[in-house]
Amino acid sequence: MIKEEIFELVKNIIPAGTPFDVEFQEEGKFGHYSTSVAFALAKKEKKSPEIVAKEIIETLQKNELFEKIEIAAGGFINFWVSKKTLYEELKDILERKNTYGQNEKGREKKIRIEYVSANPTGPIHIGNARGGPYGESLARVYEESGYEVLREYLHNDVGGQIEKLGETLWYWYEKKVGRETAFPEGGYQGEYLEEVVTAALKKFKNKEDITIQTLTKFGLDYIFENNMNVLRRMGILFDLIRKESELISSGKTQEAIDVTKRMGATKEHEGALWFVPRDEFLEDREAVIVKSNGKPTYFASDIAYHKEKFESGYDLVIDIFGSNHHGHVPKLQALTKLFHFDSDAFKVLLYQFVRVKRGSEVIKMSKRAGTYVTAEELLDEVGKDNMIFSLLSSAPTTHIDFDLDAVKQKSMQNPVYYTQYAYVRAKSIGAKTGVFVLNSDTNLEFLSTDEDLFLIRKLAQFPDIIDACVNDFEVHRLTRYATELARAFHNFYEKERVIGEDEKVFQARIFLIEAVKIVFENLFRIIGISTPESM
RNA sequence: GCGCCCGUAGUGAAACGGAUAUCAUAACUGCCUUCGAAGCAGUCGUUGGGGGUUCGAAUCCCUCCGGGCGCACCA
Repeated sequence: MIKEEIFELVKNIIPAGTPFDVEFQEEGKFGHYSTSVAFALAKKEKKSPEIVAKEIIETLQKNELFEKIEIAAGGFINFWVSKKTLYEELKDILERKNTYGQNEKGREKKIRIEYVSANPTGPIHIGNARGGPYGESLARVYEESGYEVLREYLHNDVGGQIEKLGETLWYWYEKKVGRETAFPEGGYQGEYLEEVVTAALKKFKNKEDITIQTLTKFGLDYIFENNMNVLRRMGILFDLIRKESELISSGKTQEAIDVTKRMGATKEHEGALWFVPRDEFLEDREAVIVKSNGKPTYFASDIAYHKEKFESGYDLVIDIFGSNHHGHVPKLQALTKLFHFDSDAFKVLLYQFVRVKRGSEVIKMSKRAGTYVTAEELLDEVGKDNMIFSLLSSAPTTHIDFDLDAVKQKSMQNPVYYTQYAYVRAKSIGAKTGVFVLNSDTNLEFLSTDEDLFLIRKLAQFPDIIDACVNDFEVHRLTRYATELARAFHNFYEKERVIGEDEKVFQARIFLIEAVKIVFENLFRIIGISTPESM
């Protein structure tokens, strides 16, 4: 982590608590890395940025990490790292192979991440499919940083929506056996549930076994299994599936209600029990936890679930939800106080829904109306790599519009192909040259052209990208970096050769190619896309 | 009405208060007798409007305009 080394060096010679960053410089004209720390410091110390920058440089200049350090534009400090540093980093890649990029920052630390937790009454649709790759990549990035990660999913298998599901399934069943029946009010439209009933009829040999209860149970399991299959196709597997029904049957929901009451965070109003966090919390954070009919609401189980999360001894708890749940967030945050959990160690990350258009017409994602495009359809249409890469290319806060009509034709324009093609090219060279082993005769100094050196610089950025993702949860850096690395390699490929070069250069370049393959493989694994042999 | 999020080249996006706002794609012009042209080189083109904060604003604040979402004894 060259960036981090520089960061630490600077940090040690400036007053503690000064916020600053070291930036990778793509073009190199402002150095390989740079920092604007002198500006911030100048303000504090009431000196000119240039003088502050000079003071910093004087201490750093001796370090053999650098080839050159300069001050520019009145206070920016630009660092050029030495070739030796780059060759060392390249060796590190070749030695560490599939562990290159990993760090130990999360050693002995545990985090749990809840993501997807899809509506159990129908297929995962493209609107919330974004949470899958997002959560999964985040989980992987944490693993790369040495954390022990628990991937979890809440299955909302009780409540009014399940009753509606049952009623709708029953409607289709009656229809299939020729009984006169009306579509239930508030039932789920669309053909999907009819398919579920068809599957149920195949399974139940005896008609007497079919009741609204058995049908509901069958439907829930069937839909859940299908959703898990789709997630598996996207490379997503959970360690823990928490069922709301289990929270209730085990008494945990009731226990959570009791504790909340005892903590004085409830009030009775018109026969119902309300969650009323005290202190600075606003009124709109109030919510019913026990209805006047005595039944707990979903939120009661959510209190139980989060109580469990907070008391499980984990260092960090992350929830990833679609932005339509944002009203829920303050209530959950209020729970950290209730259960004495460090509120900084609980993060709720929201992503905006993906909108789908057909031409200029926006398709509303409604399970109730049956108008949605499923994640599975999109997977079939554009393929896993394309879909994941697209969904991970933008910050979770951006509102993505997918144009269904354009998606297929456009799939070939996806940068994922640009990226994978670079990998295939590298792989193709490697296949021709065979494998070489790094030894004392290897002289990497023959990697000396601008293209050689930039490629190494770019490869060396990889661990810093991983680290940055962990710090701010912005995993879309990964796809960004992938296209940048691909670009660096395509450029190299165009201008330089491996096979046919002078023996010494040839030898050194083989190792460079090998390093490119290693970094792409590690990167693709974290993003969740394949490493194709050919395209 | 109140609250949360978003407006960046034709299109999709990046930029944690920093330097000449990047990247991909589209369009146009070139480049296949040497490791794969799904590539490379070049051209074209961008911060919704208006105020403010400061050495410096796409980024922070105010306001207007446009879009998404949420404001249940649903989950």
